[in-house]
Parts: sequence; C-alpha cells; structure tokens
Amino acid sequence: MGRQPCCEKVGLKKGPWTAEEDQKLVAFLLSHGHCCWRLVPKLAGLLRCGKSCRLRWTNYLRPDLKRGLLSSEEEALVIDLHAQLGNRWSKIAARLPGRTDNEIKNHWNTHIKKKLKKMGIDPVTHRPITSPPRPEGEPLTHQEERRGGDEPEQAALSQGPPGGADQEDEDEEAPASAQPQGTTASSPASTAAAAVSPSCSSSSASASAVATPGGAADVAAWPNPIDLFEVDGIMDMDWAGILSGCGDDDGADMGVDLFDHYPGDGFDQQY
DNA sequence: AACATGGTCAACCGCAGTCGC
DNA sequence: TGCGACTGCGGTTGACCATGT
Repeated sequence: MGRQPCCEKVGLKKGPWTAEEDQKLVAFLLSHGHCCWRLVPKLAGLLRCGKSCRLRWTNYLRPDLKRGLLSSEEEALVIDLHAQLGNRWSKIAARLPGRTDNEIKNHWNTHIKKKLKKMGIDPVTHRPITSPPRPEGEPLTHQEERRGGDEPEQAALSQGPPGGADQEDEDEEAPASAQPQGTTASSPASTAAAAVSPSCSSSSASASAVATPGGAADVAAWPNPIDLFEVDGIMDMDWAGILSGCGDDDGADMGVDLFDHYPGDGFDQQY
C-alpha cells in the first residue's frame, strides 16, 4: 500500500563519502535534524540512501563522537561488557559515551581479540584457552583466519541466547542464564579486562555516567567540518511541515525554501 | 625502490524487530 | 490482522596505509 520503498537503488552513490557530501549532510542534520532517514538524503540533496546517511552520521559525523583509539579504561570496559553481553555492540557502545558500535566492533576485532588471545584468554568465552586451537600443520583458510581462526564464534556467542527472547536491558544485568558459571562482575572476563588494562575499574565513571552516549559532556573537540556548525538541537521540530512539503518527488530539487520555516533549534542531541 | 604482506577502519549488506497502513 | 515499509544491528568486505622483505 502506501509506503514508499526505502530508497530507489538506482542512481544512488555508494562508497566513501566526499567532504562535500559530509558537509551537506552535517549542515542539513544540524539545522533540521532527522525525522526519517529515508527523507534525509532527498532533503539534503544527496545521492545516497537514507541508510547510508544514517551510518555516516552515527559513525563519523556526530558531533559528540570521540575520535582516536579507545583508552585503556574504555578497552577494559568493552571487554567486561562483552563478557556480559556478547557481540551486542550497540549495547556496549551505549555504555561508552562518544563511541560507536562500529568503532567498538572494529577495535574488538583488530585489537582486543588479539590481546586476549595473547593472554591465553578465549575472546569468545572469556575463559582461559585450555587446548591449542589447532595443530600446526593445519593452516587456516582465509575465511577462518578472518574470523579469528578456530572458534565457532557465533555458536559460542549464544551464551546469551542469540536474539532469543532478546533480553535487552535485562541482559545488562548479566542474568545467570546468559552467563555460564554464573559469570558476574568478577568473571574471568573481568579478570581479563583487568589484566589487559591494569587501570581498569569497571565501575569507573565511564560506565555509570553514560546511560546515553552523547551526553553533552563528551562533546570533545574533534577536527571535523561539523565544527563549522552550531549544534543547537532540532530534533523536536515540526517535521510534519517538511513531510507535507516533500511528497514523492525528489526533495533535492525542492530547493532550500522548504526549510525556511524551520528555525533550527530543538535538536535534542539524541545521539 | 619496488613489491608483498598485514593491519586498520569506513562503509555496505542482509536480517530481524517494530510500526504504520 | 496481515502486509509491507522503516530502522537498527551485527557481520562482512574492500580500500587504504604501514611495515617488512
């Protein structure tokens, strides 16, 4: 019935974002916020799908993002949270202000996994590795290597039922059902976290103060075109006005007049 | 200096859950 | 109530850069 497809797959640009695209997106989002991502590229005059815009914004352009490597405290927290939550990167990211799930996921796969393995800790189960992963004469396939070699990751991860009854927030309490051996804050994972990062204290402010990433407190300075704009809050604006104006035609051609009604405030910094 | 290999990370893909019609 | 659109999430890919030979 009435809904429009997410995006016309044809004619949309893919691949790395250019500075110009970034600027358009940032300018648009900072002055108008986003109501539904599908419309954002149209309204911002971008040849991207909404999904791509959302990803670019959340992973790179958000004003509250921290840049650079994770600190040792953050790293330790990630390890600890991973022990509790598994690969629920978004939930882990929610506990680390200014960090994205993508960033954490990448950091996990490239740094932390290795560290844990070096320490003899299985990055999946967060327990000491008992048996050698694989006989020496048996090289990994490329795929296996990419996946980190031996462990049946997905299977193992289901120490919290994979999606099953998705416990969501209960998960954050690390229910016993999801934690074999009644893993708690003093789980091997915590030990690992502490070992990886001696300065770790999982109860450090980073974990508690967070709740929502993007607390204004963490809007650290980062060199980005976004600095050119004023983050002022606009998420609460009257999007109905925009929507009624954009219809089905290409918003990029609608000109900017459309936005003249919108003051550019009310951005609730949801990120 | 040139090539090979490995590491990093931004971005894409596809699935699942949620919501609106 | 069912269907389909929309959003968010996790996994994967591929380009780029650094280091080693």
